[in-house]
Formats: sequence, structure tokens, C-alpha cells
Amino acid sequence: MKKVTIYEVAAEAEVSLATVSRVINGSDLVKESTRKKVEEAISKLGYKPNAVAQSLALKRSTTIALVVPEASFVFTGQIINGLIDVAKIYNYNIYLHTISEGIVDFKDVIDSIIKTRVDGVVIYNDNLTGIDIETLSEYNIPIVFIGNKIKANNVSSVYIDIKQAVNELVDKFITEGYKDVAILEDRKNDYSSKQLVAGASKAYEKHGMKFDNQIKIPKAQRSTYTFLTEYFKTNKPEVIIANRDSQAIAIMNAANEAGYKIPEDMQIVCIIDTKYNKMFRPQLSSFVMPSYDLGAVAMRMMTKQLSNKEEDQEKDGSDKNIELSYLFTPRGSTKI
Amino acid sequence: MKKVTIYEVAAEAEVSLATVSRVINGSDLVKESTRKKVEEAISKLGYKPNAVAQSLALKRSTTIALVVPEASFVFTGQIINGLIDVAKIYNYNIYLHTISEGIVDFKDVIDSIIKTRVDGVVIYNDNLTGIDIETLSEYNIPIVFIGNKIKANNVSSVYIDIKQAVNELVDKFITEGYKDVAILEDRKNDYSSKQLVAGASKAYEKHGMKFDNQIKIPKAQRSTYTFLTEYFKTNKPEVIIANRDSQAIAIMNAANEAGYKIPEDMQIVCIIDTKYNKMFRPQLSSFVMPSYDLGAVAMRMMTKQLSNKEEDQEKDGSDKNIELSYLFTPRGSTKI
DNA sequence: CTGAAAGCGCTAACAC
DNA sequence: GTGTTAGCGCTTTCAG
Repeated sequence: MKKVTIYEVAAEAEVSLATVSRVINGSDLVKESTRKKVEEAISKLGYKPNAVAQSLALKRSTTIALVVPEASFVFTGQIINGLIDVAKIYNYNIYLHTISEGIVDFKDVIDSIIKTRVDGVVIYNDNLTGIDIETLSEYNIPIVFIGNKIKANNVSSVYIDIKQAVNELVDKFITEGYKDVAILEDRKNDYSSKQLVAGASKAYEKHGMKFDNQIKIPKAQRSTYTFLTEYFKTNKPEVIIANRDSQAIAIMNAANEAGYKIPEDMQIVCIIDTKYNKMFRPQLSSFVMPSYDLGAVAMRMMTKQLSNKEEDQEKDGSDKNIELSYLFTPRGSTKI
Repeated sequence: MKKVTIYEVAAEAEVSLATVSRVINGSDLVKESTRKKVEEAISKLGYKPNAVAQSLALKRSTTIALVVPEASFVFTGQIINGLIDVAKIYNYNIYLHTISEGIVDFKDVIDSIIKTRVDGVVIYNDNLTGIDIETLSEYNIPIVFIGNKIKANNVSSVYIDIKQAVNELVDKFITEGYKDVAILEDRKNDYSSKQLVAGASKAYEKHGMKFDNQIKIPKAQRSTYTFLTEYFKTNKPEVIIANRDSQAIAIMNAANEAGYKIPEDMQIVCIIDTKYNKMFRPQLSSFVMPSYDLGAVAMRMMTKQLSNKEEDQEKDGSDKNIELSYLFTPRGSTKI
């Protein structure tokens, strides 16, 4: 099937290309009869407007860039699903970029983003520093950041207040008498890790204590499980909080092997779980995190920002940062 | 930062835009001194070529569409990673499309693909019928299909011979005396499911028997686990093969509750596993599937097809279908 | 080696 | 209502 242009359609329908353009774009100042003619020509020729030419003429691409970390966590997949679902509604196309690590890499991504002239960019990344965002932000392109509250020009964000979540959780543990809470570091999710510690600290402070029990995994250590096996020989916190379920499960396995019973001897909680959690015994107490919504809301904010831009420049400032709520779900791995 | 065009660079460097274009594209017929001038102007102005305009002028977008199923399996994430990694090398950008189910949806995706004038499309989907591919194929755009051997014009494929894998496996089980092998249906991966059964059938035939033991999960049943709990009350196959590890784990849990010991009373194998498999006891015997490579090789084939197209049209036919190899890895859930 | 100019496919005033 | 025409930003002959 040869690529057919607007000219050929115009010829076939015996009208000018302007009229064809009007029909494509649903302009209402076209006589019904000619509209019909054009539509017939379009379907006869199997014409599909060239989005590239449209973008160039309109200086608008109906395209956004989505930047996610390379690691294929289920959580990320969920975000992508949510984002794409609403992107479809608004007929936006998605350029997918992944960023592994190191500033050099992100520089390249920015390069591609700018060159492709996307209308906006949505970023989900736990390890990006503020400086990187600024580099992108200089190009004056709408940005929606997922997972982290950001205050910067033309940057909005959708996030979950993990710090608050952990704060409430730890508060509850302390109140119930479990004062020896530890937090397992998540080396792949730096920002989250820090939030967990911050939340715990706040809860400890409230009770007049100081939190100082983050379990750090040495850089050289490849396996969390191996490390914990050693760790448990000399340590036995009452409660351990992990970021992802895979880590929590590593804790559970290592604890089992150390002869600790869950939740009798040791309680475990994770922040983000996956379907695999359902398969473990005991099932992990965890938070229900709206990962899909994170993506969906981000895209909604993006389209809103994009349409605002056209209409008027009123920086209303409202809805710049949306917080999504979580829900603690107690299961078999805790006593609370 | 305002968007700067090639004209401004030309003005700044006091040359014509043609020369700037030559510099950008690394043409060698530019005097060294003027090249320097232009490059300085480019970096001074922070100029980044507009890929949209380039695409239009070149009738080539250096962009491919990647179509994957909506379900966020880790396996899919891995494929995406592999594909993007090699896409980066060749400076290709990726449009990501997901397809949930139903022909209507895929029609929309095709629409977007054609409109965006991508250079090629890579598809990974287990439920797509041959007819759908043909619809796309009519547009005469290079296609690489992942996960399934395809014979069609300008369609290449990368795949793993799952049928053969299961065939060998079942053959081995039968040879070792385990003749009661069952296969759990994977409702979300239709094609794979069929391959498993085909492979098993072949092995049974070889031993002069007929395979007739696919465990079908009723449509109404939401949870495989629940179904199996019931199933095990009246059934006890010696071996069960599942497609994904999550299913195999469901089997394991249901079997445990039915009082069956793994692998003593019942052996379990899965085809595709994830990192979660490492966390279960016993660990599942499984195949090592090169998911990352599936994506990487697909993209390599794509770039090759794309460059061939330019140079010469010799349909060499070689490498149209690449088979990747697997490796059976026995672990705690089997006796072989 | 470099510049002028046509053209990629489409949109959007501006005429008629 | 519909056609004409000037771009959108870049590549690429074709001259010089």
C-alpha cells in the first residue's frame, strides 16, 4: 500500500487540499456534500494523515516522552499502563526512554527528547537528582514528575507520601510496644529509602526517641539475602520495614533460616508489593500503592497543562502537586 | 530556552543553512575552518536539530513502534529493556504501544503506527492472530515479530522454540518413568499454551501414547489457586508444567495444602521464571529464557532490515527467523 | 567547498 | 464554503 498524501485525496475528491485538511480536522465550515465526497476519497485511497507533517506545520506533536528507570519492576509497568491508557484517550503518542544511571546517560535522553519536539515529558525515577530536572526544565517544556514532590517552574508532580505512611506505621508499632524497628535500605530506590528513614525518625521523635536503625547493605554485597543471613546472627529487630516485596521476602527467608518465626519473633512490612505477595506464606503486610493511578493521573495533569498552555497562560498554580493516598493492609507478617 | 532553528545558526556562523545542514550530518565536504565556525555557533546557541522537520524532509523518522501486551509481566519489561538498549546504539526512538485485547484496539494501534510514519514496528504479543499482522503488513512496513515464528512478507521474527523445549522435557520425564504429565493452561498467553501442549503431545507420541491432560481453567474462575485447590481433591498428576512462575507457585501452594509434597509426590516445572523464583522453597525447576535478548535481537534485525532497504533490495531471505536457545535448569521442584 | 532554491505533507490565514 | 498561498525546519540537487 503506497503512502498517499493529501494532494491525491484532493484530486480524487476534486477539491483543494485545504478542504481535505478541513475535513480531517473536523472543521464545520464544509458543505455536507463535499465532506462526503472527501470522506469517500479518503477511505477509497486508505489515506492516513502524516503526523510528521502535521507536527511540523502545527509546531505541536501530540506526543509526550515518558522516562522510566531501566529496572523492570512491576511497579514501573503499572505506571506505564496507567499513563498509556489515558494517553490513548487524548490521542497522544508515547516516546519511551529508559535511564539506567549516570548523568551522561540522562544527557542523551534529554537530547532525544528535545530533538523529537515532544509536547511534554513525564518522568518517573527514584534516583534522579534535582539538578537533572533543571537541565530539562531550561528547555521550557511541561514536565510531570512521578513519585516525588517537586517545586520548580513548569514542573508538576504526582506522588505518594511514603514518609507519612511510614511515620504512621512506625508510630503504631511504637504505640503497641514494639520499639525496635529497623528499615532495610533499598539501594535501587534511593529517594524512597530516604523517605522511609525520615518517616520513621519522625515517629520516634514523637515518642521522645531517636531512630537510628537503618540496615545498610554494603556495596560489595550482591545479594540482600546473603547479607541478611549474616546480619541475623547478631541482630534481631522486632520489626523490619522494607521498600519492595522482593526484599521483604529475602528478609523472611533469612529470618526463617535464623530460626525466627514470623510474625511471632519478628514482624515484617513492605511498602510496595506485587502479585507474588499473594503467593507467600505468611503474606506480607504492605501498603496498597496506586501505581496505575500514578501513571494515569500524571498523564491527566500533562494534558491539562498542555491545553492550558494554548488557552491562556494563567499560572493558576492549583493542582501543581497531587498527592495520592495509600492504605496499610495488615496481613500475616505483622501482629498489628 | 527558545527553540533555535537552522537559520539562526546559519546567521550566527555567517554561512548558509545548507552548510549548517552539512555539518550536522557530518558531510565531509566542508572546509575545516567553516565547520569549526558552525560548530561554535551550534553550541553557543544550544541548537538541536528538529527531528520532526528532518523526518519530513528525509521521509524517514529513525523511529520504530514497539507493541507489547498491556499486562505488566516482568518478561515483557525485559524485552523492552533489550530492545531499547540496542535502539539507543543506533539512535532510534521508540514509540510504545500497548494492546489489551480485541481487534478494535489493535486497529487503533495500527492507525497510530501508520500516522506516525515509523520506519518499522516490533511486535511482542502472544494473542495476536495472523490476520492482524497481515493488516499491518499491507502497509509495507518492516515488521519484526517476537516470540512466534512468522512466515509473511517483510516480517521477520525472533523466537524461542517452546514446543521443542517442552517436548524434550516431557520426553525426559516419560523416559524416567513419570508418564502422568499435566500442563496448566495459561489463559493470558494463548500461543504459548498451545505450544506447551503441542510439545507434550509430540513427546507422548514418540512413546506411543497420546497426551490428553491439559488442565483448563474455567473462564469464570478468577484465581488459578482457588481452582487448583478444588482440582487437587480429585487429581494428582505426577508432573505439572506451567508457563509462568506465578502459576507454578499457585500450583505449589495448592498442592501443599492438599498434602502433596514437592517434588516427592508431585513435580512442578515452569517455562518462564522471574527473580521471585529465587525466593521460594523449593525453587522451581525452570527454563532460562533469554527475554532481554529477544528484545535486543529483534531490534538488531530491525536495523538490519532498515539499512538493507536503503542499500539494495536483495531479499536475501537469510536470517528472516532467528531462534534463540533456552536451557533447562533443574531445581528443587523436580526429581530430574 | 558553498549558496540558492525546490520540496517533504500539512495547516492556517487570506482571498474570492 | 472553498481555493490560494505562505510557511513549519530541514535535506538535497544543482550551480557556481
